[in-house]
Amino acid sequence: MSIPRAKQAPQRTRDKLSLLRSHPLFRDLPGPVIEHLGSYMRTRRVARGTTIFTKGDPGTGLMGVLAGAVKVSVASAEGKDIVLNTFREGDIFGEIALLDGRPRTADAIAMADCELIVIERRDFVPFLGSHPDVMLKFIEILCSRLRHTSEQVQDITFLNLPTRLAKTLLQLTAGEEGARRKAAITQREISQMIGMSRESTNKQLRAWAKRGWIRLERGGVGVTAPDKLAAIAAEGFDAS
Amino acid sequence: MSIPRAKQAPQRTRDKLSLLRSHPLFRDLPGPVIEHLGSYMRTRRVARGTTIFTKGDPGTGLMGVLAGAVKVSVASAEGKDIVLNTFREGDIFGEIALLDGRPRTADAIAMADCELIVIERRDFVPFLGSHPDVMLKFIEILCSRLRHTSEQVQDITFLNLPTRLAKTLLQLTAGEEGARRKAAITQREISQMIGMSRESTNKQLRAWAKRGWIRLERGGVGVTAPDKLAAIAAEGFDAS
DNA sequence: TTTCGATGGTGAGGCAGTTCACACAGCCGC
DNA sequence: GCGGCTGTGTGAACTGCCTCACCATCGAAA
Repeated sequence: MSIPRAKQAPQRTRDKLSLLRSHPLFRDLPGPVIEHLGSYMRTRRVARGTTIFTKGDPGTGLMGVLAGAVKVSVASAEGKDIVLNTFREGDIFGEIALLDGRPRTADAIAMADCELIVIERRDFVPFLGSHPDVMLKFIEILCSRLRHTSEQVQDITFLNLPTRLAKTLLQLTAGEEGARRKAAITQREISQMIGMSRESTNKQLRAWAKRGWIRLERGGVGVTAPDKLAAIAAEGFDAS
Repeated sequence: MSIPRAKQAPQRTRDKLSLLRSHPLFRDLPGPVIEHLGSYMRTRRVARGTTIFTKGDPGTGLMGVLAGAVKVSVASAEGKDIVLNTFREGDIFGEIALLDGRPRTADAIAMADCELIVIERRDFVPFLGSHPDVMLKFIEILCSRLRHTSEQVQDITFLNLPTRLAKTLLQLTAGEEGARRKAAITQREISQMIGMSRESTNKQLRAWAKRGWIRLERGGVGVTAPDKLAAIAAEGFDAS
């Protein structure tokens, strides 16, 4: 009854060029330009748990997720971790170091077996210089990242554990309906996303599982009563 | 013995065009372009405590600080506030809503009497479209904002009150030396910058004042032993 | 098959920081 | 010079969450 996890390489549901053509960053570009860009890209397969880049690395390039999921996190001196962002199929990450050329400020780790695309900074920056329209798209991405991170600051300072947890579970399972509403993620990773201890997170999850609002499996959570969780996320407390 | 606070309008230490000419965003532009931009700018004087814009407002434009200081903060449902960023003379703020055209996500409030410049979005966006070099500068600004906000997330989740407070005091008074190392700010505002209660913040400040590391005045703090605070900020605990 | 690391589950105890309830000082407007 | 507001100071009580110390189970590797 555990969430299945691909052992072999993930299915390549889309190829390099199709990611480019469908991504908002590039989809308005003329075909030849996309093919030119594609010639600069490499693909990279990584297994779950692999570190893709590390805090302090020179930011060598832009990454895209063809398949799988990636978390960007930082570790404290005492070994605690906090997840700053997560990315899934079709997303792009690592833009910050790409754009400003400074070292990476966080680690990127594969949450599942992944297939990634990589464009090197030395290839991409000249391209960017001659494509102001793509610069504008990057500006939009950066703005949305900033709004997301600010919201994280607010959540951490204003909301308590149940509220943050409910919100995160809903986000993780958004897009799915009914019984299919589940996420493949460990409880430790959930706790790092909400910035709480694993133990506290587990206790809250169990409490909800007992009420039948969620289902717990090894390596996964299924949301069965999204309305209940939404109420907690909105009210700011557990009105049970 | 309190920190002086200008009652009359602040001295205009620099004018509109000099801000443009000295700001990294614009200083590489040719003179005529700067003057053209200047013709679109308005100036606005606001008294300490004035709300410059509010969360939810349509983001009408870009703001610059000619004199004074501005905080950008958000309030929770329960009336708590958290400061996301502060800006002083020579800084630019409000870029996010300017660039993506979406509503403001936070409030901006004058921490002192201020003189601001304002460029309307409708004037600025067309300018931006024809100046890719300025777009690149904005990208750099956005990246540094993102690095700053991520650091705030880390500070809130990893550091305790004394550490965050020491760090913030040093930042607030950076650039000054010796007896001049002081900041005009209320303790409530400090507590909102570090995301702790006013009372807890006050108690820690008093403890340091008793040891002679800082001086407390009405509406201000002076740092007399920056090395001690730096040690706490680095070690993560109060090794006294 | 055995072993071992990763994941999940659980309770007792502790503590950092909050909340609340004040008191008191300066400063401002009138 | 008189209220009232803002800023500061302080202790007592409370509490949400963490830490620690376990144990159980699963899956994969040896």
